[in-house]
Amino acid sequence: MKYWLVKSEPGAYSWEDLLKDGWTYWDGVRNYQARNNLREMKKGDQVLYYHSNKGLHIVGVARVTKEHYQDPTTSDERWVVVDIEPIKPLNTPVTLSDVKSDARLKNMPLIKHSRLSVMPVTKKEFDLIMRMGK
DNA sequence: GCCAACGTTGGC
DNA sequence: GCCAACGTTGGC
Repeated sequence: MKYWLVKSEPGAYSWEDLLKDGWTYWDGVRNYQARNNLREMKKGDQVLYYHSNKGLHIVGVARVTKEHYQDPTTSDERWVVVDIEPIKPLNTPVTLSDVKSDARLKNMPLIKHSRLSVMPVTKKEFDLIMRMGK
């Protein structure tokens, strides 16, 4: 199983929106690197859910329920989506400054490559964030 | 609201 | 194929 992190502006689509909907397709990715990461996602992979712009924290964990397929919001064949559903919220959201101030998380693209919206997370990073969010 | 970082576009 | 101009993202 692999681990990922996706970013969403809560004003556009928040963790609460995902809880309310029960699932969603992750659309709107228009960046090749992020798209390639979507293509790598397998059913059952776990996904950290990060609020950008407002919040600046990881608020919950989701799961991939359907692997990549054509983005239904465009006819452009270059872009894909995956389906995700919420698993559970973090009791304590892990903030960007928490991530920045922990040396074990300093290689996360969240910090090093701040504009990437879909990124891989190592098991170590994932486990640590889960512990921090307990 | 500003601006740095970065990706994309288009002229040459 | 280079690079300047431009648009977008996202933290501050």
